[in-house]
Amino acid sequence: MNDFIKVMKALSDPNRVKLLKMLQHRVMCVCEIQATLNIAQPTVSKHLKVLEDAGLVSYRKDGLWVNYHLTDGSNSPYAASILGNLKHWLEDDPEIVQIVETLPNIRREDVCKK
Amino acid sequence: MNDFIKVMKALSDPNRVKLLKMLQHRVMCVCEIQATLNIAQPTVSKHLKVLEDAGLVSYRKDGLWVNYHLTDGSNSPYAASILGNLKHWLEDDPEIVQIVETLPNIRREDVCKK
DNA sequence: CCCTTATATTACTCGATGGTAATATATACA
DNA sequence: TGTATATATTACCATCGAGTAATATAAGGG
Repeated sequence: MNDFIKVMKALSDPNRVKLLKMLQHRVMCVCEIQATLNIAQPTVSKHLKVLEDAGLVSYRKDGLWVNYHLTDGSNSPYAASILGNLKHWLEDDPEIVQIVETLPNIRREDVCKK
Repeated sequence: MNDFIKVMKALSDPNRVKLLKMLQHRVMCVCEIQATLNIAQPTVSKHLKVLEDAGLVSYRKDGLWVNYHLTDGSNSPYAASILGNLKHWLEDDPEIVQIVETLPNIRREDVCKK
């Protein structure tokens, strides 16, 4: 039950859903996500932790950068099912469409470096 | 996006998930649900409203009683998908198993009438 | 070693949410 | 019309969760 609730709670926030839809297209580091969602960096880190605890995302360190990606869902059947459905869901949502359009312009060389 | 979030939020509470699993087995009135979940009657009504807003349950009035049932999900593709998955999910969860076992003993003639 | 940069953690605020008791509404029946 | 019962609504409290600024940690380059 707890694993199920974790996944549903993770999907109950619009910014986290947007984040998952973004990661469908490519691996992203924290500051790229921050630039896309227009929220503070600690907020992004917290969202990523929630998604990771739910088994929806994972990461790989690369020097200073931490690259986040979707999991294959092998840790949780709920996560696996939702990630599969999410590929089709919300594809026509205006906010998602707009975010996906801006994704090619978000590059870490530009948006990072404070 | 908003419809999606509503469904996920509705599924983020253990009592609401239990309620859906109960309704998989049969139609129930409010006081039967209250007796099964051991929470106050207004709390049950609030949970039912959240589930109804998400397109997951509906009801039919029958005299004093209001009988709640699962929808066919035709209002929301997210609700439809989740209700389909929920039939298989959590079937072995200890809390769910215990609730399902007690369901035959919960009859409105016994548990209602204050 | 120091400096810089990317990310995580901490401490905090504010609005949302689950819970309740009290009350209102709706319906059946005498 | 008056009473009883099932449910919904309201008002309120306590906790949770999303947001932030400030600070700590990690890692690369001089």
